[in-house]
Amino acid sequence: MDIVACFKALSDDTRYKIFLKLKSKEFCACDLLESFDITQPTLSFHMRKLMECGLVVGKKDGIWMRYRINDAVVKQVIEQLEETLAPVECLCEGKCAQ
Amino acid sequence: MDIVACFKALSDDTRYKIFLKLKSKEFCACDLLESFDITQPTLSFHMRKLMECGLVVGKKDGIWMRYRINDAVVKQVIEQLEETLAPVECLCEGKCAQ
DNA sequence: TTTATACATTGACAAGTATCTATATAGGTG
DNA sequence: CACCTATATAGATACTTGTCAATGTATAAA
Repeated sequence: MDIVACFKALSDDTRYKIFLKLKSKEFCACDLLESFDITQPTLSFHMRKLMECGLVVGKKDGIWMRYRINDAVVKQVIEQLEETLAPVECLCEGKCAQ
Repeated sequence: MDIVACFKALSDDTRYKIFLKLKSKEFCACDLLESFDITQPTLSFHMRKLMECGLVVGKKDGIWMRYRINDAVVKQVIEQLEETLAPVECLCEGKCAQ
């Protein structure tokens, strides 16, 4: 997983909005195209960026492409971000493994 | 918090490495400069990007600038990413509020 | 097989970005 | 004060990116 590629994919307004729209739902390209004020080639360009880094997966279904968020990759990004946080002080008073 | 600006800040290799180096430790610009093969103005440019979005804060200390990760903003980014995940099926067998 | 629809690719171009050198600023020291 | 050190800013430039119009490809329908 190339985390910088993931950040790059999410670092464009339009692309992040597309990503948000895919939140817990599948959409085909034509659905997405209606939601955003861009041309079809531009949408295609954005979907490629989102897929190349793995954050979104596309499944061909007849003439349609069904896109959805790839939870596994999102989770990996989250985990790596969590590692940058300062260690949380343990409040268990010595009962835990920490 | 402008999450797209955060992603943009982390979407450059050098900048993400700087961010990782700041993980749970404070560094001044001159320390960072020694760790990366870039000129001082370039470092200054990157630190500005990291600060503008809030992911990193810089505190002036005499002639030095001490940089550290801003956990609060990282947490906000993590939270927003978590919201894009499909809802997790509850395993508590009806005992919880879900 | 022709036609229509959904999507991808290409080529062009304006705008944005990362990098450098040169220079400015600001804080400490003698 | 003059000088040194750490950092920021300005200007220039090569590279990358987002966008579009035009075109190609693949699937379904008539």
